[in-house]
Amino acid sequence: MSYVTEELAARLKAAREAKGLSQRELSALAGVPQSHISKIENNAVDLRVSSLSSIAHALDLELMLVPRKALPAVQSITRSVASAPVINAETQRELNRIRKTVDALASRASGANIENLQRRIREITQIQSQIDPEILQKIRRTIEAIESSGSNEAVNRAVENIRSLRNQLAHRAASHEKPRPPRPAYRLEEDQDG
Amino acid sequence: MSYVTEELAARLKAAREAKGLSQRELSALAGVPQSHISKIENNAVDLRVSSLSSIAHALDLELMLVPRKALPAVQSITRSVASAPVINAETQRELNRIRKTVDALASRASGANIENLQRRIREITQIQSQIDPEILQKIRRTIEAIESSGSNEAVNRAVENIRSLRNQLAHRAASHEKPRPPRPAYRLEEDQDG
DNA sequence: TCATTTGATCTACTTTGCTATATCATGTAG
DNA sequence: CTACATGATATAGCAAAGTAGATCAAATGA
Repeated sequence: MSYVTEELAARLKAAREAKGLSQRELSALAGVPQSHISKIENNAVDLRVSSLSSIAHALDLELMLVPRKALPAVQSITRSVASAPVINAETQRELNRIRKTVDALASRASGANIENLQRRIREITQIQSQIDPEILQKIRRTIEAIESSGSNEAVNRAVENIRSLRNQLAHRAASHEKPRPPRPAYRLEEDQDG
Repeated sequence: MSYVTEELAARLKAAREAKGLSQRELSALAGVPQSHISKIENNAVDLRVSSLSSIAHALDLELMLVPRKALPAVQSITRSVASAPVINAETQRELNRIRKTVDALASRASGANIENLQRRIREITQIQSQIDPEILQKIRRTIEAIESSGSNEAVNRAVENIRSLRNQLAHRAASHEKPRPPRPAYRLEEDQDG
């Protein structure tokens, strides 16, 4: 295929892997057959805008037409945002296991606290910084314990557990950051804290 | 069609008109039939990435996947670049006439000074600010005069003429600008002056 | 060792983008 | 009024995207 689609394919694949999704999972999210996603990532098709956009959307990416003049600035920004993809592969896998466990749990038992649990997990998944896999493992054990007990208490305990971890992560991420860029003249996202 | 393609279609059409190109002209540049461009702009097709990219390229646009987080910042930048599209329609048309006249001239007679002339015209076309149509009209008359005389002198006179106009425009554009944004922390384009 | 997951590949079929070409109504210039 | 440029449409045909579904080797997990 062409050079443009080659870059696109690479970016899609990278984004998917960064999110720790399998082709089949992405397939479900984007509504596109796994076989087709495979072809797309291997740059074997000249895909349509609708496909590209639905896949990109599932990966929290947005399709844009940016003026050539603005390219350097835009690239600089997207680079700064896309940085810190340096997440341990093992950590990534552990996060996926957790997510799946929770999803499985949610499919059987529902409730406000379970949704809470899911939300917390999602938060952590998005933090994308170095996390001690051991801690994650403990979290997972806790969640898995819920499946047998099925008690509300267990769920709430897990939620608290995760909430604490999230705070640890946020703190660690802040201290790990570079000594701050000279002056962040543009804002990367609207305030959207809950 | 979908919402995404709708936005794209609108942006493509806007970009084309901002450049003062007809669908047929763009068709030649992008290597896509005029009929197809029409359908695309009317959001009647779910076009392929290759088509989108070739058309975008012809319009000095680049296809990009932007992280959702970076969207506001990127949009802000592209907006600031794409601003000043407020060009008089009459002026636009006059600019097109000039460009065509020069191109026609170039197709018959070639030479260093004619290329110079073309370059100057291109410069002016890109300035995209309010220009007095009367001045442009004079320029065009000058260029048209070349067609009959065919003399080198006439070409050089036109080039000087246009060079002077370009400076006037640059000056006027500078004084028309807002009192400068606080601090341009990002650079919009590499230095590429010749 | 055995089961599951993953990504790649294949088949068969449908849909649709894309091309080439032409026509047409509507402006707009000369 | 005449001629030309513009954008929208139409026809016909080919190529390829897209779908559903299955298979398979390799990696991974239990």
